[in-house]
Amino acid sequence: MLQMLAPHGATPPFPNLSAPLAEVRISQVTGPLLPPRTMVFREGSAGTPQYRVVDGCVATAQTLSDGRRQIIDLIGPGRLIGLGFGDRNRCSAETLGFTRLEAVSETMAQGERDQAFAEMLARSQALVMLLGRKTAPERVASALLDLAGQFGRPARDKRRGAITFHLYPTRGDLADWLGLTLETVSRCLSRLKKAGLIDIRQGDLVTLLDPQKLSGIAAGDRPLSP
Amino acid sequence: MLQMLAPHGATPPFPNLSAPLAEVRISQVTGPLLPPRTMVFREGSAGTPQYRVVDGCVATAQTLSDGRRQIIDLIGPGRLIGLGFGDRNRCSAETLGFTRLEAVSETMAQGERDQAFAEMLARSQALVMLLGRKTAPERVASALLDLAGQFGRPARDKRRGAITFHLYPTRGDLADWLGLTLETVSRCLSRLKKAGLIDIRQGDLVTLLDPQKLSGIAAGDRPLSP
DNA sequence: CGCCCGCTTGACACGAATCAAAAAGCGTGG
DNA sequence: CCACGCTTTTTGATTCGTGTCAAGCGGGCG
Repeated sequence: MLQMLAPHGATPPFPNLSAPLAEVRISQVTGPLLPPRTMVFREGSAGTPQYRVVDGCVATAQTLSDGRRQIIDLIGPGRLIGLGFGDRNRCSAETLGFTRLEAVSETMAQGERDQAFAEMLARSQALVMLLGRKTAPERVASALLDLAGQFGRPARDKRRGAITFHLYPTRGDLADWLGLTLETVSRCLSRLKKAGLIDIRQGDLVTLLDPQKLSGIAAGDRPLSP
Repeated sequence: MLQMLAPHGATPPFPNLSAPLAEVRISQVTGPLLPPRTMVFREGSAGTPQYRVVDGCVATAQTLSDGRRQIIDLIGPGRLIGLGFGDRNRCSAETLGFTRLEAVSETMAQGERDQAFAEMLARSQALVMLLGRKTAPERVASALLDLAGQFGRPARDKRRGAITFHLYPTRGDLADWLGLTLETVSRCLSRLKKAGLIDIRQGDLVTLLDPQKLSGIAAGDRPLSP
């Protein structure tokens, strides 16, 4: 039921919750800190555990038989994973950084469920538009804005509207999310840096210096200089 | 509220239902036959009318500011449109052939709603995988199988497993669904024809001659000869 | 310190887009 | 019934954006 696999198949992170009927007030139990690259559940596995991300980042993904991977969503604090996956998970879920999860009771209020479903659907459909019709720079700009919304510090930069956030996904993760290759993502980030729209320090601390212009690029209204 | 536009801006198809409070047992009223290319609702419009497709085909789509269009889903008999679009529609919906709709009451049983949501999510996520990681021939093969599932006649061909269905979307519609161009879709269909996997008669009657092999191509397990 | 892993950058290849034109449908009307 | 004009589809030639392959670079961690 609770099937979590540490990076290389170690012990489950919530061992005490594996016992049957241990779900009393389970929704308020806060789990331990999961290390990066922990499989929360695997594509095709039975059962649909549901969690809320308290802190950190989780990626849900599907994989084709020949290994091509597509990240379906990147999920930050406050959002749910495992909703609507049916009795067999259609996605695997993996932590991208140190992450704290919180089990969520299966019975939610109808309004809450609908809200959560509608949000997931909206995000999925936005990703469809991105993958179907946007160019590589547009995709990367869109991704950065999405991540800023999910992980952006409320404390903003001195510059007008600048936002800083911790970049959980690697270039490879971004590529698998955006339907690109690692190299193309890297090139687009370099171009955005050169254009003065973003800044990346210490490898994973991103600052959007001009979210306005970035939105223009993301929407296809404004080209990005080569 | 009910805002339907005939192909070139004629009278609304459900004129009698436009009156306020006329929604008594509305869920069991079957509307008239809508002609092809009827806008059922527009992206960004207020209100979220919900319908069930009784017969025919509806496409939900989003459009970028510069006109790039992405079809989010093609919807056949039995399925719902308008669910989870919030108070402002995120999609426009348009009929692709003569189509009969049935209004659906806003209050569905929780299980029914969840079921519908889960199906839409699953389809959207499958489209994400298709757009992010599949090649053009794989996309076209996947699309044909999907359409066969939605529109395939229960009466199957004499050949083992062959399925025939009416192809509602044009090449352009398929392109906008699959993140390709009209020409690429046409070329892929030609290659599938030449490979003996499908047959197209009268322009819009498609027969899948070997769904098995087609599935192999759709999943990326088997290449398609040039 | 030095290995290792993730990232960047460059050269080239390839798949799909674009541009262009011919062919095939299809309804209309003679 | 066939000729006509329009739309959609098919096919071809070429271009362009990403993918692929291959080195370097750099920072973190043992």
